[in-house]
Amino acid sequence: MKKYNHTTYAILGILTTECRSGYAIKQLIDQSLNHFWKISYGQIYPTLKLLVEEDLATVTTLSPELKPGKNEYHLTSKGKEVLKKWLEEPIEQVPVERNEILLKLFFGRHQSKEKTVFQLEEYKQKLESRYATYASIEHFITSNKAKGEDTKYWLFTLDYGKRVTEAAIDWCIFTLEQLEKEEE
Amino acid sequence: MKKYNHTTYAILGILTTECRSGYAIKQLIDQSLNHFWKISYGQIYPTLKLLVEEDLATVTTLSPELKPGKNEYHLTSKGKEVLKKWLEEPIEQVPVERNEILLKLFFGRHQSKEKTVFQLEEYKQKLESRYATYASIEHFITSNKAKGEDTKYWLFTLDYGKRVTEAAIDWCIFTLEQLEKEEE
DNA sequence: GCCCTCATGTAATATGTTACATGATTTG
DNA sequence: CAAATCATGTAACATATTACATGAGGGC
Repeated sequence: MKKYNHTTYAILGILTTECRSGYAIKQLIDQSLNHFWKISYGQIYPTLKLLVEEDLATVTTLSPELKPGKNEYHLTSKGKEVLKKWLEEPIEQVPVERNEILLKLFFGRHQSKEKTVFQLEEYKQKLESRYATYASIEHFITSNKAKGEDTKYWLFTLDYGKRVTEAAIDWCIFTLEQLEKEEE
Repeated sequence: MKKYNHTTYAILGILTTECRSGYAIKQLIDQSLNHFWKISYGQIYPTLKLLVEEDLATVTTLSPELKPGKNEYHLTSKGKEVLKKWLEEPIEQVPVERNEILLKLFFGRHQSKEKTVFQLEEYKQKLESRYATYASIEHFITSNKAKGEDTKYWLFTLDYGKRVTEAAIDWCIFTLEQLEKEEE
């Protein structure tokens, strides 16, 4: 079976939800996959075109009288097949997350302690606001009960985000302590 | 001051260590920055060329009699300046780590529970082996005491890797429990 | 009328990986 | 002397972001 890139599979997956247009896909990504995936319009529209060419989806351009210029995409059975096959494939490797703060810290001895501390504090704040975002999304999902079958899985991914973010915050606190301890 | 990309700053930073050639830079990245950064030769050599063009580094091609074809790079004062300025700049944003396992889990309802469980178990194993790698590097560094000033910062980045990986492992365990609980 | 959101799309650019080509030096 | 490692480099390709262009429709 032909191989596609991750972006293609992501869009294939999103087309199993109620999202049917490029715009709606972008919305979903920015709102729900935001903490572990992002795609720009510059990828979405060409990919949708590819899906149709490859017979993985069909496009319905709505009649100009109704909603001009609006496209609706639906998975074909081949598209669903390709998605399922991809879901089964094992993960090649745990990704190397490029982390700018760690890169800077790695070269930390070329900077004053005060500036390093300032960087870490700022980073910690960003992590905290991210954590708060996850918690509020989680709350929003759990309060709107009886949503679809999908929500269970969506909560799993949110839980991941919360746990990993919390660990990063703890690391910030610990590292800041270590740095300040040396002042004495 | 002119802007460069992250890769350029990473190489600029590495040139403050004893690494003086493209090959040595690649070695250091694969051994020590591995858990939060990676660069291929296809980026390293063109970037080194750029550094020289921009007057951020000098290159010394060793005489053919001694070590033919070997290049030694050294930062210029301008290069050191650019590095320092970058270290001070605040982090734009916490990176969105693209996580394939979360992407697949997000669409988990289109797959049997058994297959999802299998995926997670495999992922957990990879995380565990990664954790072990971090721990052994950490042990290696701490046992070779009295290394440079850099080691303190290197240990901070390793600690980050350990903490975040541990949180991810805990998440795997918890999620697996949740999935199996529903069987009843 | 103006601004905002909805909606689609492309072109230029930036970034990064992979595969390949080449050859010296070291080690068993 | 063969294999592994050291060492540099490029070209083709893959991926992704940004900026731009365009226009409909709704609310103030």
